[in-house]
Amino acid sequence: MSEVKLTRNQGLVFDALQAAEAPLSAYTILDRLRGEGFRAPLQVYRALEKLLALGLVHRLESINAFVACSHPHHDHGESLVAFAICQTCGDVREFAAPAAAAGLRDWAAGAGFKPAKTTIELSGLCRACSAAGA
Amino acid sequence: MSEVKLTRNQGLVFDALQAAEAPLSAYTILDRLRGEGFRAPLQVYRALEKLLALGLVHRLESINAFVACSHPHHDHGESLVAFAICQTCGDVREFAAPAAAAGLRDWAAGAGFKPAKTTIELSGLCRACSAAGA
DNA sequence: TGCCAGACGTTATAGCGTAACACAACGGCC
DNA sequence: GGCCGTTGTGTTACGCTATAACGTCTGGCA
Ligand SMILES: [Zn+2]
Ligand SMILES: [Zn+2]
Ligand SMILES: [Zn+2]
Ligand SMILES: [Zn+2]
Repeated sequence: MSEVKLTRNQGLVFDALQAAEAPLSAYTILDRLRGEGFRAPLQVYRALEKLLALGLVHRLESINAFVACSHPHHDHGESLVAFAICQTCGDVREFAAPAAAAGLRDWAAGAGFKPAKTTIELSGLCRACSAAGA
Repeated sequence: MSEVKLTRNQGLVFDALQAAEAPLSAYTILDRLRGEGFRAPLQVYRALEKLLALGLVHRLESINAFVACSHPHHDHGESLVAFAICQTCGDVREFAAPAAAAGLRDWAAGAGFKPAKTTIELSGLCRACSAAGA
């Protein structure tokens, strides 16, 4: 088992991300935790660094924000994870993308490229906003 | 045909990106064009905005940098483009990812998500650096 | 000629992320 | 318990990334 004990700061940042319904920027997290004694961005970034390493949190490169992992229990090992980000409501859905992962792995094998980290992010409209936006 | 006439600033920024062997940040572009009269970030960002809209330039979200398109003639219409970024030498390869595109399109169709823009970026080691790094 | 959309120049400001330093807390080990 | 390396913390300061807001200028077209 991988029962990791988080420190106070790490736990606070993680809780903030889990409580949020949308991704949060590091500075938004900072503001939400000022009541808990947070004063500087580094406190947030250091906690995020650990949470990212543990796989409990993901970074959304295209919007410079962070989300709690939707399914932190099972490692998303070699089946890459992807994100669908709604440009209207900000909602994010995390999903596995095995077909995409396979295609990219094939290309990498042919090109001799050794991937260390893969980013797949879709920006667009979620079903609800797509219906509402008519 | 889509022979677009670029303005002076747009042309200078595009030339700077084409001349570079690696992606450039907006501020690096600014520094390289100071001799041409560039003084403020906005001059670069405005030119980039247009070049991105024209599809002549791509933005690499994971490293906040920009590259000239490798094959600007044929639109990469519905076959998504992906990037392999070497963490050691900074080299970037742009490639089409039809299998990944299909997989993501399938998921989006099932989830009711309408993608507007898709980001696929692999960070890792290129063949040369992988061999050298032993 | 008059108009207008788009590009341009400038200043200022907002947002994202890290360097550097010193100190405290934890845990293994003897 | 006392030692010591590792990890986390708090704070200040700084650098990089991106946009807001304003006014001006140009080029194309009725
Ligand atoms: Zn996850
Ligand atoms: Zn939505
Ligand atoms: Zn391209
Ligand atoms: Zn390389």
